[in-house]
Amino acid sequence: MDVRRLKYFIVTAEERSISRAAERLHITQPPLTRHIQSLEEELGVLLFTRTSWGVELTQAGTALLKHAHNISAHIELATEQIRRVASGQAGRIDIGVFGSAMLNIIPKLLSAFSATHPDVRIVLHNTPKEKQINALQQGRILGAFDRYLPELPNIATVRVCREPLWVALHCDNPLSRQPRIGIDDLRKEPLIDEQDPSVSIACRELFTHHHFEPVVVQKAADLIAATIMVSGGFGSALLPESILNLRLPNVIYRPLVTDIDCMIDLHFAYRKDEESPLLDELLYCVRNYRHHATESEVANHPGEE
Amino acid sequence: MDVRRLKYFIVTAEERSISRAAERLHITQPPLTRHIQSLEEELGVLLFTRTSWGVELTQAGTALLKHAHNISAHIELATEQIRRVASGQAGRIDIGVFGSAMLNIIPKLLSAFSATHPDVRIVLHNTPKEKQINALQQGRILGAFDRYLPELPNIATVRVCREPLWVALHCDNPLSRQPRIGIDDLRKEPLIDEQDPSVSIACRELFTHHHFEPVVVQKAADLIAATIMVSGGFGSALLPESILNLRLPNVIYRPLVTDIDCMIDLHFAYRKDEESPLLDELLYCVRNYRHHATESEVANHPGEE
DNA sequence: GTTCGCCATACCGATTTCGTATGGGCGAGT
DNA sequence: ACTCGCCCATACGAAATCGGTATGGCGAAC
Repeated sequence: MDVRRLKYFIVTAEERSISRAAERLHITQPPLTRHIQSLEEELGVLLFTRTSWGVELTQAGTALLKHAHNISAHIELATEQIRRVASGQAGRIDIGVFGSAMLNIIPKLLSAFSATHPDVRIVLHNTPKEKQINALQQGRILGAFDRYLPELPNIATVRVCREPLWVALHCDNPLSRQPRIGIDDLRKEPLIDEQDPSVSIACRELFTHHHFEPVVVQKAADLIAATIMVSGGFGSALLPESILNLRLPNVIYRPLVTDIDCMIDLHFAYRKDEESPLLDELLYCVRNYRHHATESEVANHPGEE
Repeated sequence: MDVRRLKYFIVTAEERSISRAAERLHITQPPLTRHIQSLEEELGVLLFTRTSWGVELTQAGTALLKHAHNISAHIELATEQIRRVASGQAGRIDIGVFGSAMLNIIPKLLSAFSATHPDVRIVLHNTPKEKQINALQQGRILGAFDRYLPELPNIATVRVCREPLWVALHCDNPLSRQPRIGIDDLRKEPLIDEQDPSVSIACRELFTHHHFEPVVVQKAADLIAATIMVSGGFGSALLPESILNLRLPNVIYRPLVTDIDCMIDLHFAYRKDEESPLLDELLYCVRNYRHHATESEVANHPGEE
């Protein structure tokens, strides 16, 4: 059963005449006659009764006509959707994220992507970093957002944004009275470090540059855990600016002023050999993204005026 | 887009290998490779990624696979239904009935037909007899049940059943005390005739045979109207046995005993040139129908013991 | 009775489709 | 490292299919 024959049949049924249908289909009458015949033969059913003025649908033909419209429409819909999937306008996209990346641009970036790609389903995989690299290399996810990533031969990265460091302070801490924190203010301050190297590597550089050893009182699993500890009064923490999106009781954020340029990066990682058009679409979206949001985040923070 | 190609695609996707799929499809590998290629070309989309151990669906291929199953199933369902329609196992059947025929075997016959042909929709057209003959000749109905039909060149009839005559009496009529009525009991009896010739022709023969002119006090449109008049006390009426199915207050039915064989027939009429398989099915059902029901109807009639 | 329109058939060239044979690429096993 | 096996892709000839023109049969209309 060829769909072309089905369309020939539909036109013939509409015209109630093989000759006129052939005209509409831009072919001559004999081939169309044979198409109808072979369709009838294939189904083992008479579809038309031949009259002196043309043809007329039998009951079986009427039944076929109803289905033919549906089937034809169904196929066209399917081809349309497949083309959309192939061009990256529809489908499913699996993305890994880790901890604090969720506080950053992820929601904005992905909702921007969703707006231009409404038929793409985005599935986030919020798992530990090692698992994510595995998943990425095995193709279980298409890409991942992470702050720090080791160099890997088949993985490429693009920087999504850079953020300055802020200090999270408990409200009882006298430093929270200052509008901004200098690096020397932290010399005796009990600090909360995080296990993930994303921020701590940057901090370590900073401290060695200013020649002092920080007083680390806790180790947190990720940035969010670190902030919760600040809220509990265990100490202060150095965090990227996007932490302002996380509001916790008794926590006050203050910008960190440093001599050297000390910024925290967020990267998007993907396989170099991946050919999915969805990746192209997503990369295009990532590259064109500007991290405008920070200003409003700062403005909305109650501790800042 | 050929459906055969769609099935080839489905098998290939299931086997994740063109070679194995070709084996399952009883063709060799190169044609199948080309089928996949031309399908991809037709859609303008890569459906499989070729690996060293076989092929793997792309996202577009996965999307097609979902639709392919539906489309294939849809087509098979359609062909199945079309074959059923063509063989008279499904479809629609338009039948004309007239007045009292509805009291007779119609419900039983048609429900018997429905039981063996559950997918045939039966549409009854309860219209005056002249309109029915028109509708029958113009093909708007497939057949008609009527008691009396004029001879027409292109119309064939089969007798569905024969019924004896009964007399409908008002309960106050002294004749209703008798278990049965003789023809001579009706000589002075006021009678209700019906306009439709179905019964009255038979009655007229009966009366001429017994040499008397009946006392006709009313003319009813059909048998049901005649019975209603009996119920109203306007007189008595001669009616076919199936009228026992119609229960009206104050009406008592008694069998009519005659010298000559006087039976009322019910016919099924159809076009001689009609080729619909549904007609064949219906005719088969009509011919095999035995009018067993009358005995139980008589037994259930309260006036009889 | 003639003509006209329609469907069906016959036949022919172009295209497509299937088969066999073969080449290239990758992984496994020796 | 090399061979072998397996897979997909391609080349090419035979068969089938599809589209065209020419023509015949049939019924309706004039």
